[in-house]
Amino acid sequence: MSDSLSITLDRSSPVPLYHQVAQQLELAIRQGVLAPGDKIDNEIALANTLGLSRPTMRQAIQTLVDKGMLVRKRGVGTQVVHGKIRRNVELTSLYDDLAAAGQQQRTEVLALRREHADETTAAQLRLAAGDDIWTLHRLRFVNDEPLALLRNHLPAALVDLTDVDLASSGLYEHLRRAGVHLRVAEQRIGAKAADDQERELLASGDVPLLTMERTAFNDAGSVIEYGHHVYRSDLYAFEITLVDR
Amino acid sequence: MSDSLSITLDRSSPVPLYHQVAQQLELAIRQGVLAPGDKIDNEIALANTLGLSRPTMRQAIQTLVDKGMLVRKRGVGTQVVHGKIRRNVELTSLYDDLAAAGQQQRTEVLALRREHADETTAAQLRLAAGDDIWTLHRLRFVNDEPLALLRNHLPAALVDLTDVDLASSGLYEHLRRAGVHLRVAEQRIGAKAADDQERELLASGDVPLLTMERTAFNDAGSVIEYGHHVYRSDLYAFEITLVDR
DNA sequence: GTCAATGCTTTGTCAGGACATATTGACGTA
DNA sequence: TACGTCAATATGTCCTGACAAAGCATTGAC
Repeated sequence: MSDSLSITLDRSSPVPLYHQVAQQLELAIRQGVLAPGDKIDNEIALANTLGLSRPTMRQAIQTLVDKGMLVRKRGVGTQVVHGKIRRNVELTSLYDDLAAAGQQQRTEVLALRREHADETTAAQLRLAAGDDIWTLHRLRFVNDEPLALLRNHLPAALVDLTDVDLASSGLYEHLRRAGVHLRVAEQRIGAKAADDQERELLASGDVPLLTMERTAFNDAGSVIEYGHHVYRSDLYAFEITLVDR
Repeated sequence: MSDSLSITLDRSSPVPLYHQVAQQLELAIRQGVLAPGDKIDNEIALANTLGLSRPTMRQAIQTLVDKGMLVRKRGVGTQVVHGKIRRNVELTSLYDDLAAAGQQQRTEVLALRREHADETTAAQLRLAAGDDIWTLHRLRFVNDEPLALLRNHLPAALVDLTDVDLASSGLYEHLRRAGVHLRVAEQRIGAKAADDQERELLASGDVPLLTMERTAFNDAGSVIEYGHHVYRSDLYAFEITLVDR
């Protein structure tokens, strides 16, 4: 179970060495070069092989341990435990999920307007009532079936959504490109019966709806986005891999 | 925004120094001694104050950064961003959730038997059909209202549930006490309408049910537990704090 | 008065070393 | 054969030291 691992380092790259190692290790695991159960060489040997110091090698391994892909045991060694780790729910984005699954999909923008926040919305965004916000309603289809109704509010001060084509790319992707970096999100997942509007839009009949409320924060602790989404439960579920540390 | 922090270290304790620091820092934040927005001293100053090296101090801070409570900015400093972080979904356990909320609750064990796994269950537990397993059905009440139906399967080889009082303590708590350590769990959260049995047990009428399927793994990558739970959506929702790294 | 250059502060990355401790297996003894 | 001891192995913790890079504020030139 030793390594036919070929890890290459680029010391002139701005990408930290430990990150280069972690990425290539993760790739090897995901591609099955290293399978669950395989032991990797000990830290010191790996560090020597790659011409790195032990702390740097440890930092690389630690990244994958945190992701739940590797397990270290003192006196024993480090082992692969899970090959496929579903994205750590890195702030679940439906669009990404669907794209990854390769399903045919499209999004219809029902409403995109800049307006003054009412009291409820302002509170959700930690703003004052009357502050400028974006209100965004979208309807998402998979294989031409309506799947989800996505309602979002964002502080207008943070990002400009004018002329943004939200039909062809996800909201989170746009935020990333605009330099808005998410750090923490509080999510609440529940279920409920559809109301009249939802039933009409989602054509869900008597299918229960899965609901997701999310408040997302940036580095500074400001609210970036508040979302209230509903999904047809016969077509969608949240899948999460949790790691206990 | 400087520190009236009083962190005490015990170098004779088996608890690592970085962990002692992290725990006391986290407590200070949770208790509001350090409020969101406050800046903490720089790493070097803190290390000197506590008589630690900078890497040790960094390691302590890093754990709180990973939890989403602190944010570091190069050239600027380290700041508190979130005071209350909902348990990182450390493998959500309903019992803990309810206990924390201080609600009056009780659990009824509907079935607890040791049996041979049928093919479906064996596959879920990554066992062979016919292997010994535990089957556990529980009904949970809050304020005397039925809230959730919990169905679990566990490999009999891993833990003995004979004479375990699952009415008065959570399953996960018992597993921890038995030395079974959880590392990774795959969860799937969805919604559905109640079937006849569920409607009868949960008296849910037409309330949609929130469903949670979970497969939990230990350090070795073996399946510890498979659970299929349903919750009354009018009484329960999953709350999760996600951290993007 | 505006803007660019510069320097200081703080975190980020990396190296190398030392000792502690858990685990395993081999060895020797009862 | 069974059990305890001990050594080898690998990770865990902690230290010192150094330089890089990003942010911010101040300074200086135009």
